[in-house]
Amino acid sequence: MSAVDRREQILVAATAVFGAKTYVGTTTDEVARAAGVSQPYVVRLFGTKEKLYIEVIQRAYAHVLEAFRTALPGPVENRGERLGAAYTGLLVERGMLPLIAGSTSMGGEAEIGRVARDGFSSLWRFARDEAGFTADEARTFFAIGMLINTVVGLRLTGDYGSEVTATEVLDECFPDAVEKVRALLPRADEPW
Amino acid sequence: MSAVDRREQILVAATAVFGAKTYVGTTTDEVARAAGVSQPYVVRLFGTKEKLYIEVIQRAYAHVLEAFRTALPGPVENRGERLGAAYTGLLVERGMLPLIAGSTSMGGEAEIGRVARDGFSSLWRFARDEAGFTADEARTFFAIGMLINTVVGLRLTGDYGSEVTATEVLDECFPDAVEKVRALLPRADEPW
DNA sequence: CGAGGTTGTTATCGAATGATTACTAGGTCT
DNA sequence: AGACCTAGTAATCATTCGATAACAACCTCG
Repeated sequence: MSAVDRREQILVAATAVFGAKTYVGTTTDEVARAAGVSQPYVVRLFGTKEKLYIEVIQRAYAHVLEAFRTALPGPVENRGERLGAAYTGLLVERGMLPLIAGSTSMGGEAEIGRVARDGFSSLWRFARDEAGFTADEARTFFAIGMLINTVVGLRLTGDYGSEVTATEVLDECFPDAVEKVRALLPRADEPW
Repeated sequence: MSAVDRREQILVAATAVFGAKTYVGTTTDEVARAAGVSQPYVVRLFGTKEKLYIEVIQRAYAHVLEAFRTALPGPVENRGERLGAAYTGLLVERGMLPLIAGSTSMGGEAEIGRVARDGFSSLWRFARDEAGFTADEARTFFAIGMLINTVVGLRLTGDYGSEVTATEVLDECFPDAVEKVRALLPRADEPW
């Protein structure tokens, strides 16, 4: 397989694993195994685990931006709904949302933090400059997005139906897409 | 010093360090050093690093709940503002907010995930059952809170004034408390 | 005093894990 | 054919780090 294809394949696998187990909780060996390749090879292709993670979150933020740009055209009235649906639509790529959620608590790491801030900033700039949100509208839009990230990060989906809070929160966050979301998210107890 | 005092002292130190460097990024040795004690001693007092972290986040969520309960009495009109101010007021305890932010991406860990979900759930139950929020109001309230967590987790405060997005987001999240927040939050490049 | 409990330390172990090295198989170009 | 590049692996190293063991100082109580 060509190196570029292999890189993409590893990035996809790494998104799933990093998304499920966070940066520190993930070993390069798990990523390698998920990609069907040897551990030294992922290290050689990406240099270090940190560089791999950086590429993974850069790619993730780029995908979010792309999904937003695709969903933007249309009436202004339901602009927010369209972009929101685009965001949850990213759940089809395994690990994408948990990964982004996890990246928002990495501000303390020098390199990774900078990349995560850049990624978030690119989304905010899109909302303000391209989508035409006011600062207040952007705040509300991103606030809901971050609540969704929290729901995903906490794996509240596993308690849906059996625990009152989780059920309420999920119903509030995904008024008509709860089942879709639940199907796509990793459960708390999901083994990797 | 008595063991209970020492425990509390270590919990305070651990809150700061875990908050600044996340769970995986923190070593028990750093916690010990921050508390002015030897590394094996913190391990012996708490059993494992995981148990230490669990106590730290349980304590953190308990403090949030306590702050909310204290701020609750008063007119219903500005209930949200009071609780919001109580939340940002927790910044005086170093690491508190970044710690909570970080805990929301630990749902994938078996034990820790359960504790984090319980903590979040206790806050949501407070909002619904004690503060009398509707589900919609609770969603909005928590959404803003999670955006604040994100801002804190990403360490956007360090870019305030020099980067457009960070400036806008912070102004939106803390309309009249930006300076207070900036003074209390760890910068991205803060060494530990 | 001396036994025992509490608070703490130094030294060290063992496992996990990111990274490196050295090697191999297969294709390609001259 | 044979030199060379690309894709890949097995084996291994070196470090980090959580945990453990063994020991020391101090207090207290009979």
